[in-house]
Amino acid sequence: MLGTPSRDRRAERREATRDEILEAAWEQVRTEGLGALSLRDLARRVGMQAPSLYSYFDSKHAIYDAMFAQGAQEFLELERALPVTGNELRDLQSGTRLFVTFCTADPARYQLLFQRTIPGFEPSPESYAISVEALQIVRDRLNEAGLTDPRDLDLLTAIGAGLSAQQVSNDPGGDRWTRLVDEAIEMFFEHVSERNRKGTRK
Amino acid sequence: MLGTPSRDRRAERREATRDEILEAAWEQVRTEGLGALSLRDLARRVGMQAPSLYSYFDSKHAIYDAMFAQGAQEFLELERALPVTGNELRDLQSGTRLFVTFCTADPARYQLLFQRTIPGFEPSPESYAISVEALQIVRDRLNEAGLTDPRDLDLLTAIGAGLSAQQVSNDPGGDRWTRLVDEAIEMFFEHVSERNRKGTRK
DNA sequence: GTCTATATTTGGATAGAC
DNA sequence: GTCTATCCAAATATAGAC
Repeated sequence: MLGTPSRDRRAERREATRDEILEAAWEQVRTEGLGALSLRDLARRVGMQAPSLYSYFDSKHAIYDAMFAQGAQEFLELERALPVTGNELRDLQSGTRLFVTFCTADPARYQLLFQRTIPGFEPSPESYAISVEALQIVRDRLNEAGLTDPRDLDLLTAIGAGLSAQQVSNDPGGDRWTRLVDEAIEMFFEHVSERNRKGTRK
Repeated sequence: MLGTPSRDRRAERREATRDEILEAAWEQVRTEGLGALSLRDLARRVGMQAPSLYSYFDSKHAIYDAMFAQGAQEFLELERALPVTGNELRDLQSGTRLFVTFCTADPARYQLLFQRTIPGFEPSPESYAISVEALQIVRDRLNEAGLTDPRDLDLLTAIGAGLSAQQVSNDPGGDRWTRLVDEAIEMFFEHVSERNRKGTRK
């Protein structure tokens, strides 16, 4: 009898083409805007006719979903690779810098992952789980710094989200808000430290 | 000779119809999403055929622009009406609460005014000027509190934007982030106060 | 797996009668 | 100012040949 091949060359090629399509989709949304993804243009970019895309994705939303998963995966891996020094303030700063840099480096990706802007689209549970896992890393890091109140995490993410949002919307390509990361996190850190020292919370 | 009427009833009616169209447009974007505004549907909502809208607006973008102006005007008037107590911290808190409440009360409006999400649309200079004027009020208020560094304004707006963004994206209709406004502003206020007391800035 | 052809819907916008 | 009729372009998606 014939054995099962250890590599499925067909599946590999299929996966490669999927990636190629997704890469072209990223190019398109970066230049035209996230909401301006069109299957015609996308197909042309990869040298196909539009219907051929349906061999790889069930729908346009499925493409958005795969992009969401890719973006979340990128962020998750960046989070995992972030070196930790043990200096709690410095680590919070570098973590937030990572987040803000990630957001501002690709506004379309930021929009897809962190804003709800495409009518009718929401990520599949599997794709969403990746971003949840990335947030869990931040939560763990915060816990290790002694900040276990869920509200601290919410405040921290709000700071990161706000700096990113302002940077992307009002000074794209600049550093008017990104340069405030270290100060903002110092502000946050001293605030929660002081509160924990007093042992009270309003 | 006939005198010029003191009221132009035709112009008044026209303005009323314009407002009616805009109100229907707001309804549509609130339910379908900001990017899902369609002239056909919009016309049907006001009992017209689509081409008739062109008697009132030159294009779809012109409708978005008028909506932008309306939203900015609403916010400007809310800012102007905000009572000021003289207690700097309390005033900053109520101002930020105003902003976050405004944003979360109508996510589509928030998206139109404060995010860049519609491909190809940007507000006209006249419409944009209204939002600039609103920001100027915040700047003045900050200056009166002794915070004259432009970076302080940027940090403050980032906090407001971040709380709003997180609230809208991750807990729509809830208060998981809006309830953090007072604490966040206290954090901000103590941070800048402390810095000014020391008289240094990194 | 990719194509052509096409269905179907929808979009914004214009022309011209009334 | 509003309508009908229409244009033109684009959209997603499907059917079926090769």
